[in-house]
Amino acid sequence: MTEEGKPRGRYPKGAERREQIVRTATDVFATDGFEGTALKRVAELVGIREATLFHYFRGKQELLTEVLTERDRRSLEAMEATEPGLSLMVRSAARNLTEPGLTALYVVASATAHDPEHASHEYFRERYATGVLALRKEIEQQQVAGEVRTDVPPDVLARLVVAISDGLQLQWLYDKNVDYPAELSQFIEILMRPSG
Amino acid sequence: MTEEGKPRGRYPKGAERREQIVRTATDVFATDGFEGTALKRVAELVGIREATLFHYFRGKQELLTEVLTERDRRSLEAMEATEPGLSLMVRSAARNLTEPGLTALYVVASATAHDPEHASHEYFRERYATGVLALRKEIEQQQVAGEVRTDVPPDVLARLVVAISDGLQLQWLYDKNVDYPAELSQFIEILMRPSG
DNA sequence: GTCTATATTAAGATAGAC
DNA sequence: GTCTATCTTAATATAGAC
Repeated sequence: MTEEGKPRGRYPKGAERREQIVRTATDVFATDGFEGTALKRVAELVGIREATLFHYFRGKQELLTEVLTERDRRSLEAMEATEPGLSLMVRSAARNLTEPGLTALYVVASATAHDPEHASHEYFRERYATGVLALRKEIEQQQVAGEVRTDVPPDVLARLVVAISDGLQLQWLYDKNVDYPAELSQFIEILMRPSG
Repeated sequence: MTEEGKPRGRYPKGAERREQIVRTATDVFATDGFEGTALKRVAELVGIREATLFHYFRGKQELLTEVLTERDRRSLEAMEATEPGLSLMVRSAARNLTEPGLTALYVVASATAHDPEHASHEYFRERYATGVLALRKEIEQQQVAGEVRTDVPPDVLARLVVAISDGLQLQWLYDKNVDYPAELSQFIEILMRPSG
C-alpha cells in the first residue's frame, strides 16, 4: 500500500541521546521513585522537549525497563564475568545497599510487573528464568564435587537463593538494620553445605 | 462554622456497612488489581454512593490496608490458633495458591508500601516485625529441643523463612509451575534440621 | 545534491489527582 | 473545576545514503 523506505537504524546522535536519557532517568527514578518522577523533569535535565523523549521510549514503563536492563548490564560488567553466580549474588546484595533508591525501584517493579500486560513483565520473567537456570547448573556441579548438600534438588536450591535475595531485600526496605548480604551469605555458606 | 456533634462511636448499621465494603472491595481488588479498581464500582456493588464509601475510608490505600488486615485476621481464624507459626506459614502458602488475585495484591502492596508515606507502610512494618519475632521464639525453642540446627542464629533463620515465603510467592507469580508451598516446606523440614 | 529516514518540536487530547 | 502528567499527532529540521 504505502511506500516504505528501508530503515537505516539509529544515527550516532540518537544513540547518544538514548544513553543520556537512560542515565538521567536512572538518577531521577532512584531519587523520586517511579510514580514520583515526572518525565518532563527528566527531559528538562537532559535538555530536550518531552516529545523528544517519547520519540525514544514509547512510555514511562518502557523507559523503566531500559533503566533496569542497563543497571543489570553495568553490574555484570563491574564484577568479574567469570565469577561464580552464587558469590556474585552476595556481592550484588552488598552493592544494592549503596543504592537504596534503585533497589527500591527494582523491588517495586518486580512486584508490579507480575501482570503480563505490564511493559516490564517479559524482562522480569526472562530474568528469573535465566538467573535460576544459571544458578541451578552451578549448584549441580558443586553437588557433584561434594561442596553442596544433595538431599535437596539443585533447582530448588537455586530458587531458594533467589527467593532469599528478593525477600531479604524487601525486609531491608522496612528495616535497614537487616544485614541482607550477610544473611544471604549465611544461607549459601552454611545451610547449603553438606551435613557430614 | 459547622455544628459539631459529640462522637457517639459507630452505629451497628455503620459497622455492617464497613464490613460490607471491605468484603466487596476484597473481591474487586482480587479480580481487577489495585490500580485497575475504581472505587466507584465498589460503591455501586455495595449499593451506596462513592461519597458514602469515602465517609468510611479516607482513600483507596486505607481501604486496601483494611482488606489486607481482614484477610490476615480470617486466615488466622481459619487455621488453628495453637498451630505453630512455621507449619502455619506452609499452610498459608497453600491457601495463597487458591487466591491468586489476593496474593498478587499482597505482593504488590508489600513492595509499594516500603515508602514511609504510603498508607499501608505501618501495617507491613509491624507485620514483619511481629511475624519475625514470633518465628524467632518458636525456632529458639526448637533449637533448645534439638529439633533445629544451632549453627545459625534463630533470628536469622526466622528472617530467612519469611524471605523465602515472600520470594517464592514472587517467583510463582511469574511461573505458576513453581511449587511454592512445597519448596518453603523443604527449607523448613530439611535445611533447618540439625546435621547429625 | 537529492532523497528519505531519523531527530526534534509545538500543540493538544486524555486521564487522574485534588 | 483546575492542575498536572502521560501520551499522540502532525509538522519541521537535520543527517546520512546514494
